[in-house]
Amino acid sequence: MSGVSLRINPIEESVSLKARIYASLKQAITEMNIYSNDAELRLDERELSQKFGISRTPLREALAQLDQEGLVRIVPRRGIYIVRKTKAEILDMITVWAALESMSARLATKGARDEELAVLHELVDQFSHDDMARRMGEYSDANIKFHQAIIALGKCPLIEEITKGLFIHVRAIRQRTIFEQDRAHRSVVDHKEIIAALEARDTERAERLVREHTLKLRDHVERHVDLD
Amino acid sequence: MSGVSLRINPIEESVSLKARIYASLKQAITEMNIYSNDAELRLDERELSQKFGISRTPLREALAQLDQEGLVRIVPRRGIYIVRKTKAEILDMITVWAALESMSARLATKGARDEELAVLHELVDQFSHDDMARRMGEYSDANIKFHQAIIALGKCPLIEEITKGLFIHVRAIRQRTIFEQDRAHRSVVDHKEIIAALEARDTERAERLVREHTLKLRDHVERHVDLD
DNA sequence: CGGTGGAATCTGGCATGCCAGATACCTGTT
DNA sequence: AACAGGTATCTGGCATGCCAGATTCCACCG
Repeated sequence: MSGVSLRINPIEESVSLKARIYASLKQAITEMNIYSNDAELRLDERELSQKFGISRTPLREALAQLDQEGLVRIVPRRGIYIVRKTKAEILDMITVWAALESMSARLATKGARDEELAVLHELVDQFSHDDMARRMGEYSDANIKFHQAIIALGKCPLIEEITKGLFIHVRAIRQRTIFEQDRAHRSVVDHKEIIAALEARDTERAERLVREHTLKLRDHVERHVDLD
Repeated sequence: MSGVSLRINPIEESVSLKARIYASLKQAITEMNIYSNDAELRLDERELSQKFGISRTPLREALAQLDQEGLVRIVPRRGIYIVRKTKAEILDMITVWAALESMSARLATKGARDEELAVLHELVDQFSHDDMARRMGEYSDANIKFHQAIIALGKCPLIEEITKGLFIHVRAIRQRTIFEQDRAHRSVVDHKEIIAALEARDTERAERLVREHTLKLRDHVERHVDLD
């Protein structure tokens, strides 16, 4: 046998137009600051299909999927609108998030190995220093990654899938969330306690800490974020 | 002003074909025993469109929605298949259900009025007698209604929506779940304890009881139900 | 000047037809 | 009889065009 194996190229798996349009639109909507006052929230089927250079059929299928997912709303004979979530809906999402992430923490205390838990340190320890004020943006990203990491450690694919959908919407209002330095500090403290509970395999405590931490965010949004 | 107001009939809001096809297919698939060995799991776009008397376009949109929802799987140039959930997926669903229902119980201890909690009694007390053996079928229905009632009392629409999607799949394997009389008895005992905790406004206990009760079902399915 | 009627236009819903990938079947060769 | 090659056929993806509900705008009338 030759030492040089045939390098098969990953066969250009021709993804359907629908799937590509869907991904493109989803990213565009997600990255758009829809809570800005001058945001254009109306979409036009024909205009978009021309912009993408395709017909309306696959575009419509992509839009229908976004509609079901709650990112846009298709109103018959009226138009297609990017949805702004109401405050109540955002709060509900955070509640679901709390329920699922705390369950993930519970599962992680039982099913994750020590090496796996170690990745959490990397996402928190870099912010132990007092340069946090200058790095609020980075912290915001690391914050989300920390929570996603806990969910991943629960090793329940369905929970990962559901929360991924929630993060999209919650991220959208993150820009409106005023991250006071004080809050960030307390957040880091919370995170360290959570890691400690996970490593100690203290199931009940890990669940409780995660739940309370997320519900704290819920309260914060409820009191200090103004939507609608 | 006249004391007799004009009684406007709710204008027959013509629902789109897509929506009607979707509902029809969903019900058909849900009610079908897809875990039977001789179940026909393949669908044909053209055949269905003829059977419904419509064109393929709205049918395709309905199928795409069912695909996203996980009820069917569309494979390009191969066919459309009704999906059988794997055992692992069913277990994951029950896990998510446990997380969300226990959160609902937590919320219910804080946000539900006493009169609202009272409805739970009706769903359980009728099975206190010892004629349960003959009424396993009814019990199975009342069981699901009990859990849905708790979720409703949590008053979080998003949780209701997510769990409604889960129930569809979990119900499908209910037929394969052997409800031994013993299990049903213990289930009723659990339910009564849950009601008591809710009425006592004991948040932590209510959450724990609901979670443990549902995870008990998870263990039962894991050990005694054979899929795949 | 205000209000009404209607026509032009905009928008999503749906039907129809063609296309390419994939499969199944059939035929001819060895 | 076994296999290779090609062809008919099946299936979902996509383009195109028409339709009806809804809106907008303007002319006409009181």
